[in-house]
Amino acid sequence: MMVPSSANTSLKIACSSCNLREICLPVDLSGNEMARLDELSNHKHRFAAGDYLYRIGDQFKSLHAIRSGSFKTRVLQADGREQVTGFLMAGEIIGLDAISTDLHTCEAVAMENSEVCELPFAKLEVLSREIPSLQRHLHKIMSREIVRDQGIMLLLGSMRAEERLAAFLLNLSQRNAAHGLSATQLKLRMSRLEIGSYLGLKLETVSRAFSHFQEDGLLVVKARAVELIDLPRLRTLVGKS
Amino acid sequence: MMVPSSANTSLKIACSSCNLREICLPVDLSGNEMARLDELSNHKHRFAAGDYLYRIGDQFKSLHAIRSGSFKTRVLQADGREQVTGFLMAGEIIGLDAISTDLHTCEAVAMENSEVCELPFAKLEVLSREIPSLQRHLHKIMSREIVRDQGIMLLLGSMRAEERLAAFLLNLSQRNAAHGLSATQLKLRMSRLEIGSYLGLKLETVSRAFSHFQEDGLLVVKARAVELIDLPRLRTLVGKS
DNA sequence: AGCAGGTCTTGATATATGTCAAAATGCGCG
DNA sequence: CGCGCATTTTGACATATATCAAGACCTGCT
Repeated sequence: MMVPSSANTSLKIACSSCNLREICLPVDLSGNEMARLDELSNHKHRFAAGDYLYRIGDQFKSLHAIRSGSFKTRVLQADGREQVTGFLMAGEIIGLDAISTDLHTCEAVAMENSEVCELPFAKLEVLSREIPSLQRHLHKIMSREIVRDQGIMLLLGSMRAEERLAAFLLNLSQRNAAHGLSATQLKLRMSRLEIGSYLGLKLETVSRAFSHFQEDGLLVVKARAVELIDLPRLRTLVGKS
Repeated sequence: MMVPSSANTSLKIACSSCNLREICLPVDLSGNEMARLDELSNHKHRFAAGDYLYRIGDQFKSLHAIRSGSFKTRVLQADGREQVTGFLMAGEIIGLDAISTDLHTCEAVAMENSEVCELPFAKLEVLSREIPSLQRHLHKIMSREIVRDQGIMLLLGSMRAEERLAAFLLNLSQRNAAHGLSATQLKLRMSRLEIGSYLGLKLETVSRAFSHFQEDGLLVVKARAVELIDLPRLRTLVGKS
């Protein structure tokens, strides 16, 4: 794994006292089990915007829980084309793809200054054998990722450009709200190019869709600051009508 | 779960004597552990073409291993649009999406007469706590599904029609070969409409791509019988150039 | 074997999105 | 604070794929 020098500051930090506990690993544990969980993740790493958390082909050793900031993941084709496969934020677990072959199959790049907790996977497996609720939770995290991916396939395979953007914005809104942030005031961490890659569109198409939404009074957009004005109509747009 | 009457024939069957063992659950087990695994999957169910293995919203209790035949999985949008998310064949595990919420988020339909082994998930979790290599394998199966989904996102998000079809055919070819079948003689189980849904294309586009490939000497197609003539050139088409 | 219904192919045309280009805007850095 | 570069917006045009439509082809059933 590529860990830039700025990331060498590693701090001991306890899951039991983490304010993301309810989002990240919300398992119901006894005091003793919680103490064992604290042994699991003993290191926190820092990343600056543009730093790689891991690259394609890197050896897999640990999952990572995002403590602050955000990352994008992407896969590459031999001819250089890339596809952004996800935008991850605080409380989310990153690196599940690599369990399959012990090698990372996508790469993860910080989109801003970010911190992650390292979760050594071998330890996590031992612990989840001993703590059924942790085992259950690990399974749910992986399954949730599969469900998320299915949703993106639906989006890429059968939605039109504006439907895709609406779905994307509603998803961001919902995740923002889940963190106690505004459901309507969004600060985009990613460029039009990156949004386009994620949604299978060109950046110009993304930009035009934003402009069109604004003309229609669905939102107000100023570069990366977006205010969602009409959530219900955005929802009908994505076919949940 | 919806189990049609024809499926009520359930047979006791042992993993230890199953000829798909190397594909399905290739874990390295002691004799004692193998005996325990045999307790896991005690029932086999039959399905005819068009039967549902499960529907969206069904309660989740078991994963299923496909013993023979094939299934398609699909997700639906409220307005009726559908997206085929996968074509599964013998040895593959189906139902991983439902672990997340204990409800199925996609539906699975048999594409021909098929048999599945039921794997009660609660038992699987107990067993995988006791048998580390089984735990590891379960994790790998789930991660592999995530990797597969990433590949489809890449396909849907950044490949053109003919590249998508080439990638699809090469994937079928490879899986056929993994089962000891021909890598070049393919008998498609799915219609052009279903292929189109999977690849984010209309059936006419799929049909035209087939015709074009045939004109170019890449393959010979006659309805659902496809013979791949030029595998290397098909590979260059999907951008592995 | 022959018919019927579904599936597949092919053609003509429409359209959503991509491409190319230029101007406007925002933002980090000195 | 303002310069300069990257990002975003907008326009004109190109094109890949969708749509609509007709005919051909399988395949299963009587």
